[in-house]
Amino acid sequence: MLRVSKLTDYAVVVLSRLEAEGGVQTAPGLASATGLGEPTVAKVLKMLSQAGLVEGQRGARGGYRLLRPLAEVPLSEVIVAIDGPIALTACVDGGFGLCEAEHVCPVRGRWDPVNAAIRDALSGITIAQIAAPRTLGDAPPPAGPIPALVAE
Amino acid sequence: MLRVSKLTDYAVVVLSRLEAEGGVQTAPGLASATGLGEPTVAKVLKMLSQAGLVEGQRGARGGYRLLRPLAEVPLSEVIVAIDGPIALTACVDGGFGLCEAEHVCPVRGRWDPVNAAIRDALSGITIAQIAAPRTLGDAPPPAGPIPALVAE
DNA sequence: CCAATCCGGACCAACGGGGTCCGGTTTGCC
DNA sequence: GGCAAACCGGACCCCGTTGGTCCGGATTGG
Repeated sequence: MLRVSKLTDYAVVVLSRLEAEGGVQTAPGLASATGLGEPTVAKVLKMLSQAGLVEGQRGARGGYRLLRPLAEVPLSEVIVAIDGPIALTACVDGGFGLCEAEHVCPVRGRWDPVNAAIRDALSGITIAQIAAPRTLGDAPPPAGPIPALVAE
Repeated sequence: MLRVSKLTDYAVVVLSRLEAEGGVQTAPGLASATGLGEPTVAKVLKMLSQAGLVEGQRGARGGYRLLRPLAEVPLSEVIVAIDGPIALTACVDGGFGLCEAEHVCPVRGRWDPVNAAIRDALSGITIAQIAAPRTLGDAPPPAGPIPALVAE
């Protein structure tokens, strides 16, 4: 696999929509605009909020707004926000005393350059590059979930 | 997460051991040498065999042997062999008619450059770089499983 | 004061990975 | 010629994580 979680995919969609529309938008509004489930969108927004990518405004007439233009947000940041730190294996970079047999493990610490390479690759791509350049308001009646299905 | 499966990690360990020792080695032998479960090692070897990375020799005195030196095997190949094709999301590159709402999906086909970037990064690293340069025969009595545990 | 909205957490079902096992086939050795 | 060692291919089951939902509480505008 080596795949990111669906939530990350959703996050990109939501962020894209957030920038396309601009201003403050409510979670239910974004949900119906993207065709995703309302609680799911809320969850994604909450995570993005904690990561400092969006800001939530409470109370009536509240909603979420972008804190940075998507062109300044690297993909790696979104992945970290949703999926947690990027580390291909359980043995993360500086982790000691974690692996039960680290003194035996022949690949001890050897995954570090790999992780770094992935991080670099992901840092060089912004959400703006992934999000559709078109305003995506021209799409047919948005109904049904967005990206599902497995490709085996 | 964005992590590779444990099996992939095991594969690297097994391959490393395979090259360190050289020649033909049995699955049980590799299992006890690496400290991994015997059936698990067998499974990994089978997959690597199908991928053309190792060759299995049947019958008594059989075993597995490397088909290429690890310095010529990119990490991406092992990942593909174990985890399947590298595609961060379900919407793979040329896939059409897979996503239920691909005409609505605003990120349609936009993950392609991301996947390509990951593939590039992974193709530039060989197993030899990950596998320990030391012969790893000098390690203390190899007992217990190798790389487990989560890092949250 | 009320309604809309975010916030934080708990909760539950479904999918996939990890690990095991079994029968069959091939091949070297006694 | 038969036996044992080893690979091959598949089926199988258990556990963890992901994904999705829901609820009570806090906050703010009308």
